[in-house]
Order: sequence, then structure tokens, then C-alpha cells
Amino acid sequence: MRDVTALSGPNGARSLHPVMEGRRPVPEGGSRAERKERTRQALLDVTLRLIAQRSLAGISLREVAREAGIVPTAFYRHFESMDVLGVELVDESMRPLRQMIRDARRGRAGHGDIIKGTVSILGEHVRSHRAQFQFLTRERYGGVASVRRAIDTELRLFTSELTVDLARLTAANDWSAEDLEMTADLMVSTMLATVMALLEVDGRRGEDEQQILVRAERQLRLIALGMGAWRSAGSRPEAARRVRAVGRPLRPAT
Amino acid sequence: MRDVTALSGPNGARSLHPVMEGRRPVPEGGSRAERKERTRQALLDVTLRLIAQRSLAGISLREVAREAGIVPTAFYRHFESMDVLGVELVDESMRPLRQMIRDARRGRAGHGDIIKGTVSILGEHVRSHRAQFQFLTRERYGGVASVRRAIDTELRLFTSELTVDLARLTAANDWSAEDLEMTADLMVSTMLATVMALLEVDGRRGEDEQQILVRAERQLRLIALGMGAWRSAGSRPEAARRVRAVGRPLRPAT
DNA sequence: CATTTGAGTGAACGTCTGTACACTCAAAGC
DNA sequence: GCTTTGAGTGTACAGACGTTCACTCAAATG
Repeated sequence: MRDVTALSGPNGARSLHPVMEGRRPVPEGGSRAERKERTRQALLDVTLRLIAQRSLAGISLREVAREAGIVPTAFYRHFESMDVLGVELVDESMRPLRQMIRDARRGRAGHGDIIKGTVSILGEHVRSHRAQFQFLTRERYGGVASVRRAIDTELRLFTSELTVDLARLTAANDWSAEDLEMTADLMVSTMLATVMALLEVDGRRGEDEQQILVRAERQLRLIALGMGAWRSAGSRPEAARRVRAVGRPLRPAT
Repeated sequence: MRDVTALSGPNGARSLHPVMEGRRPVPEGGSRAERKERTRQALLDVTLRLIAQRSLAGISLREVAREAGIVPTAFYRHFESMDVLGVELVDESMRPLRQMIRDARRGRAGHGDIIKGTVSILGEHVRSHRAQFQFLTRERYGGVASVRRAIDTELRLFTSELTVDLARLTAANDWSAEDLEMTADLMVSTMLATVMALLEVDGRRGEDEQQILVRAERQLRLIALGMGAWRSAGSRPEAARRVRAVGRPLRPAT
């Protein structure tokens, strides 16, 4: 935030190169409602872009407005404050994540290996929706309380959906709801850790993307193996066998 | 003679109102070095206290100085900037965490159950060093790049230490270094997720502390079971048996 | 004892912030 | 066609920010 100030000296802000500075003052045309929506989207997009370098708390209303090509006061026509914009951004950023879950569930990659497919889809989505994932992980434990809450709520929903999926895969009634939820939580947090690692991969050499994904795949497979062993030492062998199938095909490290 | 220092400037500026504000201006007494160290510590403490509500990026140098009872300019006698203070704070906050690892390793709780003991120690430390853990988790993916780096480095060290421990527990040469690191990473991220959940427990009813710790224990046990099964389906059964012992005693959900 | 040192002071600076207010003027509604 | 609406404008202000500078004055030094 500090080094940015070096750009805007006490010049007139007039004599800049006419073609330089690609500041688009919101594309024109369309009905009133369309134009408003476009400006609103521009504000969200700009914030998402800026979050790549600083956290939401470090981004000012004025800067967002400036980058979106409107005057600071016009910001209020769309959002009450930056905090409210942040909460809205959670919803928007969650959309690709929800799509990801849907993709993973239908087994789009469809190689018959659920884990491999899921991890591969995760990698693709993080690559193509980098900014959204960055926003979510950065602000999950960040400074703005309302935004943190919103993310937390969505993530809980995510976990409970996965719990349902797991229940289906484990023959439903052999595992307690508590154990299912515990396992789903472990998987979600493993995937989140993977997302965070992926996002830090450039700028931090040493681990490359593929390596992280391979590790995530093995971690999930380890968990699946654990599921197979969880109850197998006693109670219902046929359910345990079913769970174990999730972990297959297992191909340990060379 | 322009070095006439006898300027009749508007010095005055003797003592202000004796009872200005209830701000403690750094406890007095001791040598110069001691007083300096105390002020320095006050700056760190104040920042740690303020981080409970906002992120580091949202805390100003002036506010920290004010709360520590010194004038803004005096801040520079101790730190070049808030960013540098942040990096220093990482080091300081890591100390309790390092102590925790040492405790866990020696099995201070000493019930013979490594997992139970570790989780219990984790819970205790989070309770008694709340602010430090909050700082670390909040800033791990936060806005200040240098702080993020510092935390990342320390956490990597943590993981590699755990890798060594795992190597010892798994008979050293049956598992590849890569697999050991993968597993250690999974365990660390599980524990970090637990820390984060613990920190959000109050202010967010529904899950209480004990519940989170029980879940973490089960998650780690699930992982340990996974380790037992990882290689057992083929290669070196006696090593697998050894690993499996880590997971015991296993007492699945009621 | 006289001298040097350096943590803390206080005023001042230029800049950026969020927000208030009165305004413009094209599209929407009647 | 006349009126209403509302997204975007421009000016203005008070407060907070980081940083500068010349300073004080007790402790450390010798």
C-alpha cells in the first residue's frame, strides 16, 4: 500500500499518456439496469484482482472505485461498504467451488478412480479460478469478521455435502453420522491445504504444482485406507470392504 | 555566527497535565538497555493483543505506539516498520509452538497413547497461548508477504521434524522419504485445521472445544490406520505391523 | 567530572482515507 | 412531452496515516 503512493506524485494527473493507463470507465451501452450491473461487477472484479497482493482489509474503497473507473461516492450506489462487498464476493467466489464439487461428484474425468479424478479437477479449478480461491483462503481467517463468517458457513455446507456422499459410499448405516462428518472434515481440510499450497506455488520455488497434486492424491488415498481399517477390526467386515474399494487402485510410491 | 543556539524558540513544552490518559508509559526503573527491551516487548505485546480483532495489515504504527505509551516517532528506535515487527512476532509466537512439539515428543502426558497425548497437549497450548496461535493462523495466508514467508518457513521446519519422528516410528527404511513427508504434512495440516477450529470456537457456538479435540484425535487415528494399511497389501508386512501400533489403542466411536 | 549517546518528545508535512452534500443529465415511467 | 428516478460527478472536510526533523535530558562512558 505504501509503495503505491510513489506513483501518484503531486502532478496534475492530467498529462498522462492518452493511450497508456488502460483504465476502462465501465463499458458503455445497454439499458440503465445493465449498465449498473456492469459497474457493480467491475467493482467486484477489481477487488478480486487487488486481493492477489493484499488482504481485503488493506484495500480501500477509493482505490476500488478508482480502478473501476468511477468516483468514490458512486461506490455507495452499489455497496454500503467494503465489508458488504466482501460478503458478496464470498458468494460469487463460491460459485466456481460449487461447480467443482458438482464436477467431482459426476466424475467428469471418469477414470473410475474417484480420488484421482477429484484431485485432478481440484487442480484444474484452482488454475482457472485462481483469484477466487485466493480470496477465499486469504480471507477465511482474515481480518473482516463478517466475511470470515460467510466463508465458514459455506465451507460447512461443503463438508456436509461430502458427508452425504461418504454415507452413500459406505453403505449408509454402518458408520455413525459423527464418524462420517469427522472423515469428511478431514478430507475437506486436506483439500483446502492443497489449495493453499497450490496458490503459493509460484513465487515460492521448490515445489511445483504437479508434485503438490500427487501428494494430495496420496494423502486422500491414505485416508481412504484408514477408512477401510477403521471398523474392519471387529464389527462389519462387508461394509469395511466396501469402503476399501474407494482407496483402490492403490499404487504406493516407487 | 549563525550557530547561535540561543534561539528563543517556542520551547516551553515542559510537563503536560500530570494525569493525561491512563496509558501506561512503559513501566519505569532499570538500566537503559532494560527499559529499551521493555518498550520493545510492549510494542510486540500490543500488536499481538490487537491482532485478536483485526489482521496485521489493519493495524497502524501509530496505534501500536499509542497503546504502548510512546510517541509514533519513537517506534522507529525499535523496528524499521510494522512489517519488520510482524516478522519478529512470528519468531516470538513460534516459541510456544516449538515448546509444544518438545512436550509432545517427550510424551509429557505419558499415557502411552501418542495421539491422545499430542492432541491433549495441542489443546492446552492453544488455550494458554491463544494470541500467538491466532496471530500465526491469521497471518499465514494474510496480506503481508514477508510475514507469510516467515511463517511458512517455520511450518516447513515443523513438518520436517515430524517426518524424522515418523521415520523412527516406522522402522526407518521401509517408507520412502517422500511418503513420510507426505504423511507428516497431512498430520500437520490436520493439526493446524484443529487449531483454527479451536480459535473460532467462542463467538461461534455449536461446536465446543472438547468436541473439536475428540474429532482431531479420531482424524489422526484414522491417518495412523491408513499408514498401517498403506504398504501392508504386499511388500513388508513386519514394517506395516509396526506402523499399525501407532494407531493403537483404537477405540472407534460409540 | 565533563562528554557522548540514544530512547523518547512534539510539531509539522503531505497524502490518503471515508463520508457528506449539492449537482447533472440520460433513461424510465406516466 | 413532462416528470421522476437514480447512477455517476465534483467539491469539500475532518481525521488518520507514515515519516521528517530538531529537540531534550537521564543514563552510560571515560
